[in-house]
Amino acid sequence: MATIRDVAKEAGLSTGTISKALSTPERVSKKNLEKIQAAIKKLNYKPNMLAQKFRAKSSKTIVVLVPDIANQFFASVISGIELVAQNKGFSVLLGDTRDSAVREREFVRMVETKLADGIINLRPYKKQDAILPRDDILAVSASSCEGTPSYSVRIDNVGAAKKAVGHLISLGHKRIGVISGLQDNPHNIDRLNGYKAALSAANIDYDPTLVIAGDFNYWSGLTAAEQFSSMKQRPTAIFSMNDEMAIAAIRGFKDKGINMPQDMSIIGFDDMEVSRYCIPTLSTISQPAEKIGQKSAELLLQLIEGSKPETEEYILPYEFVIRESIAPPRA
Amino acid sequence: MATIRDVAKEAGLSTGTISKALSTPERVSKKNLEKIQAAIKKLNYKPNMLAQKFRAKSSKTIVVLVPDIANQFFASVISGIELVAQNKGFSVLLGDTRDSAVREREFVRMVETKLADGIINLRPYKKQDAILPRDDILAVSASSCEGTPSYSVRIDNVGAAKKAVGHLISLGHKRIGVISGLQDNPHNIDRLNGYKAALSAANIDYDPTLVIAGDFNYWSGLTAAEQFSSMKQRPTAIFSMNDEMAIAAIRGFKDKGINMPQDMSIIGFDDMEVSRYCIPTLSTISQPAEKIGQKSAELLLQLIEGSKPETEEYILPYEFVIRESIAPPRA
DNA sequence: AACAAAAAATGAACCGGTTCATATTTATTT
DNA sequence: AAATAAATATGAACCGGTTCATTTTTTGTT
Repeated sequence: MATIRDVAKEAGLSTGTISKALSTPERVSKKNLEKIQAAIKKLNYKPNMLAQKFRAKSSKTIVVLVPDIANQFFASVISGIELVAQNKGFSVLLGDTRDSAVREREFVRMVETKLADGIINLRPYKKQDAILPRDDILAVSASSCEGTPSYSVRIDNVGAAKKAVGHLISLGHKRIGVISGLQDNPHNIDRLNGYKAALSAANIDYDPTLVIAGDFNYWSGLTAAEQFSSMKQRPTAIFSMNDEMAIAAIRGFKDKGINMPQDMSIIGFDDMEVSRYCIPTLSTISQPAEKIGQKSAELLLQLIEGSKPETEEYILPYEFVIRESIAPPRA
Repeated sequence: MATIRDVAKEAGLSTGTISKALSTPERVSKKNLEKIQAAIKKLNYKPNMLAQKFRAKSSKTIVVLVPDIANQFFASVISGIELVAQNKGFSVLLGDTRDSAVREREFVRMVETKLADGIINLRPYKKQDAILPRDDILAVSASSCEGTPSYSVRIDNVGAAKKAVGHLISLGHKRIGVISGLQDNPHNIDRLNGYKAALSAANIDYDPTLVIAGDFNYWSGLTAAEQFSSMKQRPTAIFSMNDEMAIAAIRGFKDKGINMPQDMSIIGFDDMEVSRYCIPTLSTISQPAEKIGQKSAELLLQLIEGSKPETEEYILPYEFVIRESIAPPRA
């Protein structure tokens, strides 16, 4: 494999000139530039980026910690991150942590050992087992929750949930069920707080039996729907903490002969692509996933460049999308 | 940031000894080992892996090219790859190519410039725009199709399709519809060949009007179901080239009041998780996704280590999973 | 205690880029 | 044509590890 010294010899010039020709060609004489290009071509020279990065003491790489890559929402966030990173000449290393702290630590190690310059964490922050933030590691938390103690980018989960549930209340619903995510998931907590806030604003008492815990996956939404169906006094509307469970619930209610939206209104969260196609089409909270990714990347790159962003917390606008799945309750 | 020389000075030893203490501690005297560990701790020394990799002239990294990371099947394959790579001390760089040749080329460039040692390509090979294989780049094709001209790991797509369709025929079906993937997708072609083979084995003529082209996404399965429903002589069974479209089709047929499996049998491909939960549960071809990933990684690492695997093509066993979605046609 | 053999430690050289103080060439001015 | 200024080119030193031929220390043997 040809090195820069081989090119220098071939072109009859010094290594310094070759280096400059590659980084700032306008500062090399035309005549020599041609010689250099010819030599590069002849030797099929490709600069060794390991050497470059080593010298520069910067890997120009950021790690994105993802709890689960097979997830539409995360994929969109990542897409936004990559867009910005690419523009600034950074590579993106996807760390599929599969919710394992061990794997997470391994990726953090990459920053410690210079293999990466910083981290974007898509896993919501939990106090108990947080490996980040650490003051020796540049990191940004994307799609985080209230009270995340580091640079973070997110939507107002509490407000979004409150808005969605508030809308159901304004339609006349009084008994509103919740399909929540995993017990200790922080998003869950924020969204549940929003739900409670909407109830109390309307002077409706909070009834914990109307909250059924799921796990953000399809199957749990189906079970939840069955449980709601068999209640003696079943709710007239459901707020599901993600679209996947909401869509499963639609299926579950249909199987029980419950008509939507006449007998049951449903609202999801995330605005997955399918939500536009299911029957009835699903009302939901749309998160600006790609924007969240972009903003996170911008923040992290700013940190890497050494400047201090003005704000620690960036809260992006969400959108409440009303589709066919909601209606006033039957009189 | 402390370097190995700082540690050497602190411990009163030479850099060579420190280096050895880190790689082969059993070859360093106990007394010095303790001194070294103390020094490392005191200085909070972390070896610079960029320097290590540069010296070793190997990044110990493999790139996995994925057309779309938000896809269950790919996620499982990747999971298998990571398992093997981790064991051998390799990192995995996920290249989400989003089906763009430009982005693909960029990742290939990482191998050219030593940022990665090899590539696993999850994108099925097409002659027209293939960037791989290239004889200067170590690469393995995972989940490939017949005739992929490089090291490859896959199932027998033709055989699997033939088996599934053959089973439908053995149940008595004669008019069997197909929901295919994108026109020029190579998996598509293999699976369609299997379909044709099953027909001809039973002396049933191939009727191209029974093949409706989808794009592997939910929406296209729904449309296909509508088209099949409105045929004057509609098929009694459907072979869908992935589960996502099959599940959409189930939904589509239900909306048209067609009962499954009595009036319509459906078989999918991939065995997604949801396929166990939809109603009726979906019969499908189960691919050993994780195993495909493992085998691909083993192959690539073998290539990187410099040895030549015996076989170029590894064909792994699939499984035909029979669930509720199929039955004999009505008499 | 003397010597040989084995084990451990040394430190300069190396990997392939980039940098920068210095030298050389080219262009401009008088 | 000479003097000065500007533009280019040079090449040794450097980044932080690892390697290995050589030296030093320890261990074992007689």
